[in-house]
Amino acid sequence: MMSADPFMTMKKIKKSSHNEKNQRRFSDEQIKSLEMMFESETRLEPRKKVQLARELSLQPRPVAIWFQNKRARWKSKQLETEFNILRQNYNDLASQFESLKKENQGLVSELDRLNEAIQTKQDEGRECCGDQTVVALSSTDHESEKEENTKPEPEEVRPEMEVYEKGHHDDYGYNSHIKREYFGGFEEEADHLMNIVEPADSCLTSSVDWREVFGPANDSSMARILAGF
Amino acid sequence: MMSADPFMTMKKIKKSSHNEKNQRRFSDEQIKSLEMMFESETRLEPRKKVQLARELSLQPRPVAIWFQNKRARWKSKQLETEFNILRQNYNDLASQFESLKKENQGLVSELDRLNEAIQTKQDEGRECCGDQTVVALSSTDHESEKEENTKPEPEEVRPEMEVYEKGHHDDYGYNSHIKREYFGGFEEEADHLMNIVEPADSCLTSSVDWREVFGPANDSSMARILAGF
DNA sequence: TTTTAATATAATGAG
DNA sequence: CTCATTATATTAAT
Repeated sequence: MMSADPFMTMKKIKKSSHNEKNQRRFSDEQIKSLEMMFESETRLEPRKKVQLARELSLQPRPVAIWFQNKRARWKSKQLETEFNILRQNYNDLASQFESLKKENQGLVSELDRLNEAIQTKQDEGRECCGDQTVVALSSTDHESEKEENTKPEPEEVRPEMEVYEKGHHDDYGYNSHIKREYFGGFEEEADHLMNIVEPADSCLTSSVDWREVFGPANDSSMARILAGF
Repeated sequence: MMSADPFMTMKKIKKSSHNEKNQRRFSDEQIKSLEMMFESETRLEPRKKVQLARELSLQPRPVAIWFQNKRARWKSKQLETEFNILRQNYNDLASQFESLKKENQGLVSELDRLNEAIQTKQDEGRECCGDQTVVALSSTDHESEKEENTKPEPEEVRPEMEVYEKGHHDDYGYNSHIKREYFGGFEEEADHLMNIVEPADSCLTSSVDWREVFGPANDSSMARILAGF
């Protein structure tokens, strides 16, 4: 990743004092030991700190600083990881939501069909058998029999004939929400995401237009995350 | 945020060379101007860079570096923002998913009821009107009449009597997924999230146990994010 | 009062 | 330029 002594090989050595006092980069072996130690313990006891420093021919101070910075770095990485996991979960859920919605539509169709058929049968039944009620699906039928299935939804179970017509489903805003999914799209999805928080105005109070930084088709981490990579 | 000259007020001034050569902190006014400029343009043209540097009595180089670092900082902040937005979207979607699932159950109940009623009517009908088919809900009826509603789901629309029974719904794994939602919970949610990526083993290859760093109930940014703050 | 963790920031070098 | 890294300074907490 980096050479052990890159300073002397550079052409412009502005301040040699840096090389004498400040070792700007740790050697590969030093990094390796530090990483190993970090894996076992993200925070060093003063005990092990001085010991590790001696082993690596470093002052305890740079070792401590390295651990501090390492923790900060690791935290940022975790955030990215969490984001990706969450995005994956969102996509999975959105996919299942779509399936469920389609299944729901199928159920509605089936219900319409049955209601229609029953209506027809009722008409036929009058011709055949007089005014005998063909099927008992009035509202009283619901409340008396199977209330335990749908008790928390008073507006969901409306036992009249037209309860589950198609127009009913968007009352919850399903369709509008499913549009903002994070399916492995690219810049468009990021757009949707940001438009939620920035309602199309150019308020830049510490909230600068992100497109200027992440410009489309660059490899910034944020763009990669949103794009699904 | 910081005083313009904090160095001389400190008791321990180890290296006065810092104060002479290295101006370790920009003054408040310099920061203010830089922030203002950053809000209008996240990247400086070389033209404006030298101009701004002259106004602030700085070399162009530190100004350029400040913008670079500022962009990096802003990007990290954006990641946090994106994460929160995504988490909110996930919760919204999960909530709607729950509603839709309940609605689905209501539809299933309704269908069961209708089917039952129709079955009863069929039996009654035989006594009343002989072997005349009461309602036409055979599979042939579906394909011939209303196929446009449910064409992409061959397994969804199964016109037999037992298609939409309760056992059918978990075939898609809805219930298992809805458990991992990010409703404004606390450490528990973070646990769920992490358990997806770390399948309970203690593999630490650059993936140290995050709890050692973020520990439960501390205020690290990741913990805050996951907790919904 | 001293030390340290966390954080923000300045600066450097590699790609 | 971006990105990762080293280092310093400040603040809060012990």
